[in-house]
Amino acid sequence: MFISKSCSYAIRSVAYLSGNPQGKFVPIRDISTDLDISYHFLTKILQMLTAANILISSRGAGGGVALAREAAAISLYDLIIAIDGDELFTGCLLRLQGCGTKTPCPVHQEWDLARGKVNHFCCHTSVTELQDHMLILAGNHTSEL
Amino acid sequence: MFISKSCSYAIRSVAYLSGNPQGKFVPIRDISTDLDISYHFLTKILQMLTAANILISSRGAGGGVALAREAAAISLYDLIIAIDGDELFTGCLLRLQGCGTKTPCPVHQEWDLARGKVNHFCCHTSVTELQDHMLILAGNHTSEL
DNA sequence: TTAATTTAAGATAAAAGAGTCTTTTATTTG
DNA sequence: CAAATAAAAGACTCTTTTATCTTAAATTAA
Repeated sequence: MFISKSCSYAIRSVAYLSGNPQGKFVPIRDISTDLDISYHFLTKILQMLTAANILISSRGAGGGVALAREAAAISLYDLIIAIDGDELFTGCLLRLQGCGTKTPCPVHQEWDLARGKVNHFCCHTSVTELQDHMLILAGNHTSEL
Repeated sequence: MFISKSCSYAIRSVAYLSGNPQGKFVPIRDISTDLDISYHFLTKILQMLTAANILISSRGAGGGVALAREAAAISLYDLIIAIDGDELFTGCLLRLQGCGTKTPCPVHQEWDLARGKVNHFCCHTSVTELQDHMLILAGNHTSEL
């Protein structure tokens, strides 16, 4: 799998939030209910996004989470980095521990080239492209790939 | 992580085998010792490669595993499919269960384009490119990316 | 045929990821 | 201030992946 399940939840949540007026706090409970994601688990994931300054949060009545900036300025790359870290974009394809810039693995250079395409895609795909309505529905269906 | 740890072990093992005369059986014990991978765990992984007709195996004295065909005819793609399955090459980027050809997710089409580069790379990188000596060493070093 | 070798297969355990539950802290409203 | 609301934080459980250990089956050699 390319991204973790947690990361998938984060992406869907942010897409969901982009359907609301910017700056308006939405309770995590609402998101978890509508997207059918465990509330407490989602809370932890969204905390990571808050720590990464992708969301802002507010406690107490009328509180919740909201996008820290406009949806168009939040990329898939930002979300993946915040939840899964940068291994996907910088790590060795073959998971060789000794592989690095000093002692690259046999496919290090060429892999970087191929991965560049993925990298570019993730950087240039913003939350705006992730139509929230579709993402909400998609989570409840069974696979039919 | 792009590939699983098991898959990494499989790739390193096949690269190791490519350094031996083709058709010569090498005991899994030797591979596990030289690559510093748990013997019993590696046995199971290599069984998957045998089941996928990438390796052939022989029990008893003088037995072991060997490449089922020349190294140049075994691609990274073959190995990843055999161990991790095809999710990496066909699954939804966002891990949306409803995403498929019928009801694609918002980024389905474009992701397929970006992934195509990775796909091409994996298909056109054979075990020959994975210099075994380097792979052996790489497993014992600590990360310095 | 007996012993040694080596893959195959099964059970079990440890680690990591995913998910649940409870308590605490902060904020708003009445 | 008191009560309700909602994020933050911690402990705990379940599942999957990774790893270990034991036994069985097959092959070779003496």
